Amino acid sequence: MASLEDRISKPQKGQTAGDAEAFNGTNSAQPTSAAGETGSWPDETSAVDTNSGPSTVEAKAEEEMSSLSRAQTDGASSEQRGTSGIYEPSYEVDVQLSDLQKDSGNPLHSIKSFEELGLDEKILQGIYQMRFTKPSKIQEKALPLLLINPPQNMIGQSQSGTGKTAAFVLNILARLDFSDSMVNKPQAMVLAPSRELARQIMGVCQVMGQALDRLKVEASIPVEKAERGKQITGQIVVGTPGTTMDLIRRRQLDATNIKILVLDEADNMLDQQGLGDQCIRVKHLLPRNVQVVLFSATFPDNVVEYATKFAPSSNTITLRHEELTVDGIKQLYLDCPTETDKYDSLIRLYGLMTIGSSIIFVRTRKTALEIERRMNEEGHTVACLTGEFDGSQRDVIIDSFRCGHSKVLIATNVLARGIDVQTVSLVINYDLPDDGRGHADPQTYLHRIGRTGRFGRVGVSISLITGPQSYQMIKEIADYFAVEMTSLPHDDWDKVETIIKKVIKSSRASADYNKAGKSAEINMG
DNA sequence: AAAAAAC
Repeated sequence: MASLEDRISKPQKGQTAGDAEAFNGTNSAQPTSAAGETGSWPDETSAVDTNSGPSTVEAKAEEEMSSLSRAQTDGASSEQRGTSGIYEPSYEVDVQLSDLQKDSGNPLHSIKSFEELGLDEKILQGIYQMRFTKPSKIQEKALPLLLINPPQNMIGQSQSGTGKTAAFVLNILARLDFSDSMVNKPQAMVLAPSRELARQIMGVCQVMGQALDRLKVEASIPVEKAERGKQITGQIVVGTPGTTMDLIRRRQLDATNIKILVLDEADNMLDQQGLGDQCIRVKHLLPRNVQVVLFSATFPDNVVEYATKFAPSSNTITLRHEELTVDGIKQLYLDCPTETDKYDSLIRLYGLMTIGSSIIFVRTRKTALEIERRMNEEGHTVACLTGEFDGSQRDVIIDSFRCGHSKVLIATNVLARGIDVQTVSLVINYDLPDDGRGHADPQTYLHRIGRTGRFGRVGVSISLITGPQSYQMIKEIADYFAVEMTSLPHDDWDKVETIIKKVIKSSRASADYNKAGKSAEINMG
């Protein structure tokens, strides 16, 4: 925890405005590889071999590459870089007002600057501290609706890395009461699906609220026995549902003054077996008129109705699912003949590339441990994070990964959502996320690959598949998001190198005009 | 299957 406080107190320069979801100040830029920047990649024209009788795999790859390039070009013309520094594709959000809001006669307006919101000067300072200059699209639409009085519920959807966290944190900060009688009372509650995400959100609250000298942000996540029993007095409580519920029941957390409840990754919170029940129970322990705010990048059809019940009469901001994928993340897959070839391919991929940081997602804790052991035995330094470790271990592992001390992390879905480590330039799906019934889980896939390519940085995701079922799954995902997937051959590593190189090169165009531009970190080893 | 639980 000491290192957590330490980092929060020393935000560093050079953050993009989009760092809203960042655990700020943790991610010092890694040294940019000279090789990468000076074009160590072989020249595109010579690298792409088109006249040596391409195999069907090659032909397919070529075909996919060219459509990928087209998409890239088309995208570039419509993309815009606002002064916010957030790299946002042009997309349309659909804003649906509650009847409540429509009846109020307030015209829907979207703000063009944070200054228009009439926020306290100290909160504006927090915004500047985050290096925001201009609101992102979700912030521009959501903030005026969040800040309306009397408060109204909201269901908000936006792509990963577009500043959802900052939006709900601003609303919280704007509504806190620091008067003597209220200063020690919890007033806002944020719930997240993992310990790691809760800690990250805490960090954002601290950075954005650092000019508010009476602000206290507290965690409600499992702590060691010796630490238990303490009364919660922070105005903002950020935690996971189980512990939060316990704290309320034990009267260590006085919920009677809570006026805002935020569920981050709300679809996951409400959908998941067990989690959903906990969230409902927590909500029932809060005052009736609490402002309920649900945010996520995904709201699959089956949870929309549920979400609407949880946050009745909400103003909603939604996206079509074709608009959910981030152009900056290049999506590749590698078809392996057998399950055991997946491991060999993984090692080959790491032999091929040196990377900033990367996350390898697997299906089970057991696989995570196995791959960690094997890779470490073979001299690759990797770490592993799953829910089976205790809290303090998990804190050490994630903090080490955040600061770049460890660069390769093997994880289960515990880290699929929300985690923002900006140096992550590669995500590997060692196993594709599934729905437990043999089908793909497109939402989890999207959240996983969203751990890279944040804020316009270069990001690559590679999914390892084997057999017809996983081929079907990758197809389901591609169809769901209407996105191109580039196939990599399993038996021609020169070709793999060529394709990855070309993909990164096409990404670099967008990276070049990203102000931060520090993440073109994928180079051939 | 994983996650979330100081029960």
